[in-house]
Amino acid sequence: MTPLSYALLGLVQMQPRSGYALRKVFETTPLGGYSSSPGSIYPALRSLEKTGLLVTRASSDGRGKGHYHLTAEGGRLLETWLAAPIGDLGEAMLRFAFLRDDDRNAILAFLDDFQSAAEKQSAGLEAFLASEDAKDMPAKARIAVEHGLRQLRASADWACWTREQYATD
Amino acid sequence: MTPLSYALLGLVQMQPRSGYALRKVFETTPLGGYSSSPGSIYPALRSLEKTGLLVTRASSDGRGKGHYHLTAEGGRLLETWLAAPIGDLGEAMLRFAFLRDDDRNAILAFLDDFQSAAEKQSAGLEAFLASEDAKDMPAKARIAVEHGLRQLRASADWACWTREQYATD
DNA sequence: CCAACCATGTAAGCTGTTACATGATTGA
DNA sequence: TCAATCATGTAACAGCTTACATGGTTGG
Repeated sequence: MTPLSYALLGLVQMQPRSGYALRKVFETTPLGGYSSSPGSIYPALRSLEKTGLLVTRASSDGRGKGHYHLTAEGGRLLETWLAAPIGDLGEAMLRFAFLRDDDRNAILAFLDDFQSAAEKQSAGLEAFLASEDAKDMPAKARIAVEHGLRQLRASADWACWTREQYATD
Repeated sequence: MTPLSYALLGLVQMQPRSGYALRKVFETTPLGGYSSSPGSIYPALRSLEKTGLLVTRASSDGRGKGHYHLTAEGGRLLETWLAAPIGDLGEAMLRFAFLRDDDRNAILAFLDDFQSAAEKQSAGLEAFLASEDAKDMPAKARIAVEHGLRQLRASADWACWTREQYATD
């Protein structure tokens, strides 16, 4: 289960689609960072089908292979993934995009988790910059780490800002 | 030539080291994002040696295989890479860390390039958010894109801030 | 003497990239 | 009819991850 696989499951859950339609999503949205070209998407779809997480059903217009639908098992796997604790922030953002809109609690919990993960990582970088290891690094290397810090702070800020949007009931 | 290969060339140029010492750098600094474990580093070093970009010379203490040194060709390749136009921002940050400290012009040029690349990508995301494609995306997907925007703005801000540091003569 | 660390590797397996191949259908 | 787009794939290759394997040295 790669991030690409989860992205495919999430997209199919939102709306059953053909392989081609899924490819189009990757080509026309920032989700494109997770893939490119048929060489990764089609094999991934086949493997999801083989493992019983997706099925194809003939589409109304009868064109091509049909539309992919989530199986019960695929749905469960997706739920599990969506509810998992946050590790990598990039993967977490992908999950956020697929979180159910109606489940306010899950969204708020995610945002809290995300913010604290970002802050913890920030603290890690700050600790590193203050450590011995960082002392004998060239100046630019430290400034590069500063860039990482700013990215993490931007992530934390985003979570805070987004939480406010959702908290207003 | 993967990012990892360039990271290795850059580290060796800063200071000749053994394979083990290089691994340690990845383990103890944020550079760790480019690798992990011997399974990627040692094969990469061998391939750099085989292609004549690195050589091993016996180290003073005579332990292990010796220290890796940059060859003339390796040095040229590294220079070329450092001077290349900016594409991926992550790769660019890696390059920044290895830019020569004495070459102020190169640093300022890099920062200008970096900032405009980040701004161009921001503009791309903003255009996407304003496009038709974005209209029928779920709210959370758009908010996830907003996160990407904030990251890019943080990158542009970093470049601007850093440039000021270097501009003061 | 035993644990920890120095130091270097190999092998299986999975993913992704690139590039090519194929054929149907639609619109100008 | 011809180009574009729909629609689906395959094959070669490179790279990374995980896990295992091997020995030497140092400190408590």
